[in-house]
Amino acid sequence: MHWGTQLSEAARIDIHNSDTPVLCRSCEVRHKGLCGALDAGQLLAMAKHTRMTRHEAGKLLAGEETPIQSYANVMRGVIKLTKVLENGRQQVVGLQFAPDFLGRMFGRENAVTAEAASDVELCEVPRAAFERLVAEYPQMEHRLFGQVLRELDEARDWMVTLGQKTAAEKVASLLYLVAGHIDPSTGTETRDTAEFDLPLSRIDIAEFLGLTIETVSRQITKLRTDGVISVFANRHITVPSLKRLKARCG
Amino acid sequence: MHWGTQLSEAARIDIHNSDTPVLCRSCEVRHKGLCGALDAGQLLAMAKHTRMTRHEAGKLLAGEETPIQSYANVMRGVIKLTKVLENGRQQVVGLQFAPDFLGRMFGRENAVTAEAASDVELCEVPRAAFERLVAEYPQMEHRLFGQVLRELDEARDWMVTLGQKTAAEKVASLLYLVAGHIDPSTGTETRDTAEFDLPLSRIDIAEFLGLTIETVSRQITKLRTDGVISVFANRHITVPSLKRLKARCG
DNA sequence: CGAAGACTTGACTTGAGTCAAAATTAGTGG
DNA sequence: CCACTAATTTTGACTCAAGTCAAGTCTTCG
Repeated sequence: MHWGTQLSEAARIDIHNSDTPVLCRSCEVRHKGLCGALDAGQLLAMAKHTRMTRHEAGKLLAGEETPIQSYANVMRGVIKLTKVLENGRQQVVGLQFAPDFLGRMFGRENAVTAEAASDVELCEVPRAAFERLVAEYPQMEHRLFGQVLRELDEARDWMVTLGQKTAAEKVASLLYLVAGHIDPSTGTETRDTAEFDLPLSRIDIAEFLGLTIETVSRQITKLRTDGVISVFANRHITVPSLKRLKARCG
Repeated sequence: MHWGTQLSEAARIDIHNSDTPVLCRSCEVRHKGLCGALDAGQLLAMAKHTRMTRHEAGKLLAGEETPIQSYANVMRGVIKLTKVLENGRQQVVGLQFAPDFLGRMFGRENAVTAEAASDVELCEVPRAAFERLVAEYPQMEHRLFGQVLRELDEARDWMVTLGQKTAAEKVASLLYLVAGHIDPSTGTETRDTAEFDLPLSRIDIAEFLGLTIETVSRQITKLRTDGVISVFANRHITVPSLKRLKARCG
């Protein structure tokens, strides 16, 4: 599906001001995230409103108490999206890695809480400004649509994991997921080894997998004693063979 | 840019416009589904390519073997979206009721299998024609975006159910979900009672909830003996108090 | 009616949860 | 840099919810 080729006003401005915004020039995710859909003019319009922010692990970014004030591109780190049940039980319903886009369009009541799982760096855009930009540039909505479709696929994949897999398979699946998104060498196809710091505590993992921390710990120990992974200082993981890890995913 | 559930300006005008395609004039879901976003001209362009089809329960509508040839509006009945794990374990990842729209835009490899859970009636549009229409009318993409966003919310709600709830709560949650979508009197807020035929077999329910059919059966029996529901001929369910059923959802 | 399939029920097993330490790791101030 | 504390993670013993296996019933439909 293509998007029209007609010259927008922004594109015309772009002819006179072909410079990529300074802020964006050094942006590592510029070509992969939402911004990859924009031409220089649109990028400029967007960059007028963006600001880089840093948040440390555990910082609440959006919740029922803190309605979304802005949208953001994840530049570095991992964001954890959670939902809570009345009695306090909590479920992680999504993880967002760079260069994912953070923020529910057309704000619904339907609340997910967004929290920094690790230290994160965001490229934030105020809500109103962003919605104006989306209304103006159909490519942006198209790109957002694409990301939401991807999130839906991921949510459904995770439903299979939650519904059908054993504790051992769940833990392996999570490690495989994280390995695929965190490892500097992008793509699990290219390399068969991985090494990374888990951005999630055992509690986070348990809440993502619908398990208890004790069960998660036991399964990690099992993967370790079986030689599928090595663990240093609880958080640092080495995977000698991603293929072997994948085989544990059920 | 907001979206409401209320009729769009275009749709309201359309009611008085005799150009509304004949096929659509009697359509019960026209104002609620995707078509509600279209004006008479767009509806006409769309109607040129649509055809109503009927499928009986169990019919495979799209799968890995049968790539999607068309998109469709669900007019009547329930569609079941499933994913399979290599070893045959299966998970229902979504249910679609009228007037949901069926079909994954921008076809991905990522396969979900769509199957008629009950006898269904669809308003189908060939893939190519539909994609041309979407490219031409941004409102359609916008509306589709809205539906996918809703599906994402539902998927995440279901992740909470799969990950955190007990078998008893899961079964109650499913019955509550179906009651809300099937009952002719739309909306669970208006009435407190419900009566409907379950469009899902015990196997379907088990696969949706990540349980076995035996466990599902035991929990239904429990709800029955506790007076929360009545069951006739396995499939016909009466709920004297939706409030009481909801209280069982955890 | 009779057979096939769908659903329920019962007895038993097991995977994951619970409760309770112990061990490791991270954080703090001297 | 090191002790000391607090937090996180691991380990162990025991329990229980849900799964498994095996009959039974009910329902549907030819």
